[in-house]
Amino acid sequence: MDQNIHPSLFPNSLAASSFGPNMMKNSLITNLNPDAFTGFNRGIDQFHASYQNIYKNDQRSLVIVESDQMKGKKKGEKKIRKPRFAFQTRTQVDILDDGYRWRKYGQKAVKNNKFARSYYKCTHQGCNVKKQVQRLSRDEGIVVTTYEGTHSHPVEKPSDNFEQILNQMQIYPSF
DNA sequence: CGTGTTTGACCCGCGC
DNA sequence: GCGCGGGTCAAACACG
Repeated sequence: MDQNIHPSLFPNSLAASSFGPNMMKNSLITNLNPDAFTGFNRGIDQFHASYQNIYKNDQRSLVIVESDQMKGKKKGEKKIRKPRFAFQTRTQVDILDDGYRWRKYGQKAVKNNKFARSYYKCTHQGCNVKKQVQRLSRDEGIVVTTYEGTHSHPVEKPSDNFEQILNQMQIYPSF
């Protein structure tokens, strides 16, 4: 995975409703694989210039965007894999507060990785947003948080202030 | 008692 | 078909 930074391609509104405001606040927005975006990038040109201004110097984390792939069926019906976004964050804590409440529903060992991956679902009734949290084996300082789906409801926790989030994070001078 | 986690079993798609 | 890897279920468990 090469880490070219493409700060321009990101469906801002979708991201905000997926991640929650806190995650948006603390992330450099990049796209590791722009080509994987096809079939998805319809509204991407809506990207906020303001976000670039805010985050272009932020070295704390970045975002991977996965392609949305058609996935198999359930009894003849087709169900589509929603696009997924991943935050890659340098931090020592595994659970980053993104303002939503999550219930852990699984944990799996990841091959070539000594750390397990955890699976979470949004606990809000009827909301099907999921996320995975995984620490890189290659670089233990990095936690990857992958979001899938869009919240159908407002944030349940009032968003933390910036200081509070900074306190949770171990900031490294160089990235 | 309500809420969230742990953990092995299970499912499913895919490559061989 | 079989095994593997990723993803999910759910019963048991932990804890306020």
